[in-house]
Order: sequence, then C-alpha cells, then structure tokens
Amino acid sequence: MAVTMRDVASKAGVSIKTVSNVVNGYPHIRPGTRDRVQRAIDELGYQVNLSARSLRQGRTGIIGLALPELVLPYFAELADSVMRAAERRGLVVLIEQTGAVRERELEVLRSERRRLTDGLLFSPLALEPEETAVLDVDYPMVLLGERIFGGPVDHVTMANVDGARAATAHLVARGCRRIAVVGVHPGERMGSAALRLEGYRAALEDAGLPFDPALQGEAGQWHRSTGAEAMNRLLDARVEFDGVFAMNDALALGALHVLHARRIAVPGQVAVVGFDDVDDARYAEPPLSSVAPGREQIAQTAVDLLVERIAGSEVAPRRVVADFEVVARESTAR
Amino acid sequence: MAVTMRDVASKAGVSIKTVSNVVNGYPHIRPGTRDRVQRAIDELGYQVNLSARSLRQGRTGIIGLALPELVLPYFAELADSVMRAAERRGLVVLIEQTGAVRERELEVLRSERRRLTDGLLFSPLALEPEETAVLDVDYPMVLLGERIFGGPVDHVTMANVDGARAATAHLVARGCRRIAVVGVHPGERMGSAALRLEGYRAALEDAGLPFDPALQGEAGQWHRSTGAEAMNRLLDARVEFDGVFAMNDALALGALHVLHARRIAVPGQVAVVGFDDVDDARYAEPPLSSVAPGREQIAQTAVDLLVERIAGSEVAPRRVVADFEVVARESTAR
DNA sequence: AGGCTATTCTACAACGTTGTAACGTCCATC
DNA sequence: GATGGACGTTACAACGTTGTAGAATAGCCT
Repeated sequence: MAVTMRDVASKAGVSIKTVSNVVNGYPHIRPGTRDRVQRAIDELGYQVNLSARSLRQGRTGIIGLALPELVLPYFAELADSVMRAAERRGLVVLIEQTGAVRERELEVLRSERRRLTDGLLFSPLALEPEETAVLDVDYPMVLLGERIFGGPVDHVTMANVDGARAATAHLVARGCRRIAVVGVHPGERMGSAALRLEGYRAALEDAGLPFDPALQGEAGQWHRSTGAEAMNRLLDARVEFDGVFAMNDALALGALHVLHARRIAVPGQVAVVGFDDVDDARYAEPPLSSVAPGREQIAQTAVDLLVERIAGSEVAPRRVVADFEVVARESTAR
Repeated sequence: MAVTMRDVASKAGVSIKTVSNVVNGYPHIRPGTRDRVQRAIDELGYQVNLSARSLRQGRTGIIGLALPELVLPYFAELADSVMRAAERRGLVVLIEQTGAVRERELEVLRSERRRLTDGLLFSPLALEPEETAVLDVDYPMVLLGERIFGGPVDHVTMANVDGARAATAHLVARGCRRIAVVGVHPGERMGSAALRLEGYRAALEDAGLPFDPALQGEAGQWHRSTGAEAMNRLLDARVEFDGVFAMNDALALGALHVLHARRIAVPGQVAVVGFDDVDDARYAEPPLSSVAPGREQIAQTAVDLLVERIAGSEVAPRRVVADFEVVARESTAR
C-alpha cells in the first residue's frame, strides 16, 4: 500500500539504513548514492511514516496546547501565535479546549493524549493556587498566562499586575477620579482577576484615590455578555463613575455596548480601557484603548522553554513575564 | 522509563497479549485475570503508547483541520464545533492555518503531516475551481464550506447562494431598493464570494430590482478593515443606497463602523445584513442581522463523512448543504 | 607496497503494540 | 472414557523506522 523505505531502498539498490540516512541528512553519503536515493524517493512519492519514527525516537513532534476556548478572541490569537512559533521549531500543535472547567483542566493533565504529545503548553483558568501538586507531571510542561506561586513548572505570564496598574493609571492621567472595574472574581487570590484587581488597587493608591467596593463589577466568565451584565448592574445601582477598567477586551466591549445603549458618551462621560488588545478592540465603537500583553513574545518564549524541556533540560522552574504596552485609542481620548 | 505492557504483564503474571486484550476490552477474559491486570495497570500508572499502536494499526486517531485563519471568528467557531464533533468520535484535531494563501493550501495537501493524520477536513479559500485535480489525494478528505464542482471528494458546504439570496430578500422585504454588496471578488467564479454574489443577484431579480455595478464593494480579504475600506469607497463615490449585504460578518462590522463614524443611521438610513452569524454579531452596534449557516451541522456532518472514509467507504463523492437561517436583529429593523 | 585513518555503507536489533494461529484446559455430550 | 467445542491464554511475527556496531572501500602517508 504505502511506500516504505524498503521500497525506496530496493529501487535505489541500497540498504534501508542508507535511505534513512539520506532522509535525515546524514553527511557521509556519496553524492551519487544520495542522488539515486533521492530520485527513488521522488519517483515513488515516498514519505516517512511518522508513527514509526515516533515509536523509534520516543518523540512525536506534536505539542499540546490546552486553553479555555478558541472562540475567545484572545485565545484564538494566542493559538495563532503558538502555532507559528511551533512551526519555526518544526513542531505541530494539538489544541484542546477546557472550557475553563476544573474537571476538564485536570483531565487534560492526565489524559492519554499526553502520550501523543512531546509536551504541553497549558493555560489554566479554573485551577486553584493550592493545586500546584497536580502540575507536578512527568512530561514537559510550560504554563501560560497565569501566576501560580511555587509551582513546579516553567511559567510564561503576562504582566497582569503591572499591566492593570498602567491601564488604571492611564485613566487617572486622563482625568478620571472614580474608576469602576469590571470582571472581578470575589475571593480569588491568584488568577488573572485577582492580579489585575491588585494592579488596579495599586494604581488608585499611587494616585491617592480611595478604593470603593461599590465600583467593583463582578463577572465570572469574561465574555461580552457578562461585561454587559456587570455594566448594567453598576448603572442600575446608580454608582457614579467616570472611568472603567475592564479586565479584558470582551468585557470592555460588552460594557461599551451597554454604555452606548444607555446613551452614555464614551469617552465624553466615561472613559473605558480594556486588556489583551485583541484585534476587535481597534474596530469597536469607539476604538478601545487596551493593554497589549506581548502575545507574540509569550508564545515564542513558551515554545522555546518547552523545547528545552523536551530536550531534557533539568534546570529549576523559570518564570518569564512578557513586556506589555498601553495602547491608547479613542475610548480614553480627552 | 515509561511503563509498558511488558511491565504490566510481568507484574500481573500474564502474557503481554493478555494485557493488550484487557486494555482493548476483549470479552473472553476470566474476571480474576482481568482484575489482576487492571490492578497492575492502575498501580503502575500504565498508559498505552499511542505511537506504537498507530504503527501497528495504521491509524493515529488524529484528523487534520486546515482552515484559513483561527483569528477569523467564523473559523474559530468552526474549529470549536469540529473539535467537539471529533471528540464524540474519539478523535483529536490537528489544526493547520493556510492564511488563504494558495501555496500554503497546496502545501497542506501534500505535507508529510498527512501521514500523521487519518484524514483531513479542508476549508480551501484560494484554490481555483480548475484545480480539482490537486484534491484527488490518496488519503481520506472532506471539503468544508466551498463549492467546487466535480471535485473527487466529499463536500459539506453552507448554502452560500440561497443564504445570500435570503439575506438580500430580507433587505428587500424590509423596504430596501438600492442594495450595496460588500466583499465582491471580481472574476472569481466558484468561491464563496462568487456564490454569495450569485444569491444577491438572484434576490434582486426576484424582486424586479436592477443590478447596479456601482453598488459592488470589492474586498479581497474578508476582514473588518477591508469591509471598512469598501464602505468608505462606496460612500466616497457618492453612490446612493439604503441597504448593505455584507458577504460576511467581519465585513459587515467594518462597514457598520464606517457608517457610524460618518453619522449614517443604521438601520434608519441604511440597513445592514451580514453572513455567518458569529458571536460578535449579537453584540455589534447595533446588533447585526445575519445568516446563520448551520455551523454545528456542518462540523458534525463533515466529521461523520470523514470517519466513514477512514473506515474505508468507497461510495461516490457526496455533497451536503447545511440548513441556514436569517437571524433578524436591529441592524435591519424597520 | 604496506599500514593507517577516514569515509561510506550495511546487518541487526530494538521501539511497544496488536493480529494470527495455535495451544491447553474445562465442560458437556454421547 | 473418549470426542468435540467453547473458552482463556500464549508465542510469534510484524508494523516502519533509527541507533549501534562493524564491514567494506577509498585515500593518504611513509
């Protein structure tokens, strides 16, 4: 059926191993031999059997990428960046969605599919910081986008605290004095929500502004709809505010939607800034200011660290925080 | 290093094949034996080596999904649906992006990665209808979302023509008489652009309205930015229109953006309808009417057809057209 | 020419799994 | 008590590749 090295070898009149050597670029082959083998390969349309190679080498050339949901624009963009970074290293990416559900995050870590991949890039949302034990796995792994103290694995994260601080400071600099925050997860300590809230509070403190619990808009899932709901709740509660820091762009877009529907001018009456700088932010009404978290850098670094681990590196767990940037657009114009 | 069936077998005091039989649910095993083996598996934390199984069985349990770009919301949603459908069949999905570039689409078809996957779901954008020859591949394949006549492969497509016709008719029913269309690809004959244009023209004809070339807005890539540019060109040309059929939602959102910026009321002065019904459409300003193309149905059907092909089915190529629905929202309200 | 090294190629044995065929063992039947 | 069949288990070979070790050849030096 399929063409194997055997067929190529007999056609070229050499041994199977010589074909293997040609395919793998082994240097010590006479040019004539190489040509003959190459011609046989071309004529027969031979392609290596990757299952056999994997079995022999103990590597598959596939890395896993576990993330909450592809339809969240930030993760779609992250997946895109990871796939490009992996391609540069000759790897392909197997994406798994966890839906930000705890059980599915645990399942991903233990799944038989891990035997199919050389390593895992994992972006957990639901796991608690106490659970670092489950991250002590026997395969190469790099965590993405969160901060879990003391975990036993490499970690590439965005500057959640400092980014949120800068975004809030951006609102302050623009004149806002009562700044609402959307996306709060009450009781959470280590997730993005907690960290971004920490940055928000730090910026208020920097500016000598009080922290008002009434300005906190809860939103469990960070979707447009929950952002819209949170904004509606804030407005219905008749809390006054002149700025909104949304913990991600989806929330911000949902909030913008509500502000627009309720005829509140942005940025005239309320300035809005988001986080993630997804492609959509640029095309929102009005264009949304946001924190660009260094997505490309995160993806490339994570893949690089994972490749090192796959190669057998045993150095202590590393933490990398990506560079961020506040991108000012019309939603926070004066 | 890793635990193999060998280890389990010796621990349980049985042959390797018996372990294999237990793992694969072979029925004729004495309960006592099965328990002993199962206990050994649990204690050693054994997991099958999928590379070895693949080599032996000639299947990997992986299917490929080649699409233009994950960051295009329609394709992110499609990928999501395909992954869920695949999971129900016990398969995992390897996503590849072509960027809608001809060379990369060809590369995907010929890539060595095809040896890693049992079959391919392929959503081509750049290939020309003349090129059906390249689709005559020696592995299972199902095409998604386009119509290429006479191709030698199974095909699951959305109702491009009828959906566009219904969307345009929706504008007509709402009172529009001069309907612009955004996303035209001049000279194209078989791609989505050509088909949706065909539907648009059919609806005009149904309504007895003239077809005016001045109302055609070109847009090569179907992004927000190109939709915005096309809308700007139409407005700058001072062509009058009271309705817009955008060939997808991204174009529609870009167009809405421009209409808003230029203070043209939607739906007051101009009604707008899109295509794809992505999640964003619901949250646009105003909420965007759109054609829901039956994404879940497309994904499930495509996976089912591919599974049949992988199982060896040799029936003639099949075409499936998914059910669609016009979802009316505020952008086409009266 | 003889000896040595470097180059080029090959035979063989794995990697971990599963299909095939065959071997016992047990029980029911005559 | 022999015969047959179902059941439970096993040995063996194969899937296609690559690492290892070594054989054959060529090229160089003295």
